Amino acid sequence: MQATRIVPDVDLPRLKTACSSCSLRELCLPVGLSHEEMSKLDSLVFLRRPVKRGDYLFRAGDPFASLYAARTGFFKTKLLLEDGREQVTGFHMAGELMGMDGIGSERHTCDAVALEDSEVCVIPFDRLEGLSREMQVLQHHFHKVMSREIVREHGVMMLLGSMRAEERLAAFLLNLSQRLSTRGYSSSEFNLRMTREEIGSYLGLKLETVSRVFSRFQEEGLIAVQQKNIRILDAAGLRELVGRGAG
Amino acid sequence: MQATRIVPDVDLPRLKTACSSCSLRELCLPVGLSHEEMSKLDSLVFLRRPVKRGDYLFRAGDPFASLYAARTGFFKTKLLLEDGREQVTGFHMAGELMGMDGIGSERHTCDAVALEDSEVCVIPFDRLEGLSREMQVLQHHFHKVMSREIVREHGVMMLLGSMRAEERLAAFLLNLSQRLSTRGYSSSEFNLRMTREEIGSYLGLKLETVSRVFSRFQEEGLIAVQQKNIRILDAAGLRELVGRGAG
DNA sequence: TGGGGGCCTTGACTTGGATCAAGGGCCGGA
DNA sequence: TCCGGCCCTTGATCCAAGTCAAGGCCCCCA
Repeated sequence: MQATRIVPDVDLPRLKTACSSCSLRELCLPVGLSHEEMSKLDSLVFLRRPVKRGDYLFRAGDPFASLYAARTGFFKTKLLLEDGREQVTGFHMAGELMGMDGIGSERHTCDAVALEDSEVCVIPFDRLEGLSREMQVLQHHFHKVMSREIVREHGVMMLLGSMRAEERLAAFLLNLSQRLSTRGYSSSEFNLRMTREEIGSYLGLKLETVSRVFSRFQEEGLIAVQQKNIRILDAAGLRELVGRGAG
Repeated sequence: MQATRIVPDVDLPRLKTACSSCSLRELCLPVGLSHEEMSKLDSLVFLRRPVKRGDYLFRAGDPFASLYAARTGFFKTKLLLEDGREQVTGFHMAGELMGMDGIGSERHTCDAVALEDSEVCVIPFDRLEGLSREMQVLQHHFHKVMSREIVREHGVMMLLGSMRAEERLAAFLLNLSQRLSTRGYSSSEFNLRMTREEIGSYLGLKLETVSRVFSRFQEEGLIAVQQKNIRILDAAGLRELVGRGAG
């Protein structure tokens, strides 16, 4: 297992993040802020931190101090059971916040691992709370972000508790596709950043099942798969598959 | 399906809630507040609202305006798929907050149903945000409550994604037992408020499976079941069962 | 106090996905 | 450019949980 990397020895001033000039500002924390408010946000020292592929952004048990916003790259968060079983609890891409699980207990409760070389903005949580007390818009937006995380997890509970393997995979692909297109990428062709095993862990399936269902989707003309490369050929067909029960 | 009940025709002054004198204050929102701060909380008109067994506290799609703290009684929250499949996303007892799913989209995203005659405190969300801006302790505590909801859901994802039926049931019983004992009830004997079907929906199992696993636990001397009445005879045995994998 | 309906239990059988196993492709480092 | 390791695919078999079915319990209401 690899060690957590801390901010390495690079020229620090360049690492300061300006939310106001960030291309992700419409996806991330500053949504809906005026220019004036945005520059207030800039006044905080939100550091950036690079995280190499395979490195941990934080680990379960680490003291909680900051939230992290993915700037570039791709992460998974996961829980570990004592017996070694692993549950992936989410995949996170640019503009998405990680670490909210740590607020309640002052310690992180899951691991966050970069699935490719990535960069995050470090958001000291006490400062975020301080600014939230001054800026209603920021406060409300942060509450929305947490709420949406709860809603996302409800959706995963629905997947895991009530859906069949094909529905889970279809929902997963549609979700990825939608989030990529929000970020300006193609919604119909992309490269998976995670392995079949990680997808399976997230969806409560074994890697062989993930592989088989991908193959079946391909036979049915819904997608084209080649290793990590996915092309969605029939999004409507996938959508129809989800929530249609066993039928 | 039954209609949502609104505050009925009872004498209103008595319905005002004083957090400072509430027996649940150590479980609910006012945790950690000084007397002074607590009385600030009291100054808000947090109404109480009775909810009869089977009635909806809120429904998916309802406009979001308030959070609800269970004062007495027992609730489930659930999601409905178009095809009728239902996923129970949580069970909620005294002191627990419901409705946080609605903040993100300004609409509730799940249904909350009383499983017995209950009473909730209505917490207008804009006022809660207003007070949070004035009271750091309240702000921080509210963030902790939301964070813990996220962590709880991670736990459910672990259950649903990685555990076998016996482990799920054992974890479920231990969790209920722990929450009841926090509230001053027996941790070893209690009456389930929900049906086998609702337990199954929460745990991603069919009601027959829930019933069979209860019977098996009984044969093994872990619990005594008689319909809704549960006695935990060997909590350590149940604990051992969880997270021990297939072994 | 007797009847009906919801809920629970149990048995027999089925099945979707897990497990076990073998082989192939791709990529990064020597 | 060749090797080794990781990841992916596919086939054969197994099994935990689902499905279908029958009957019993309990409680509420007439």
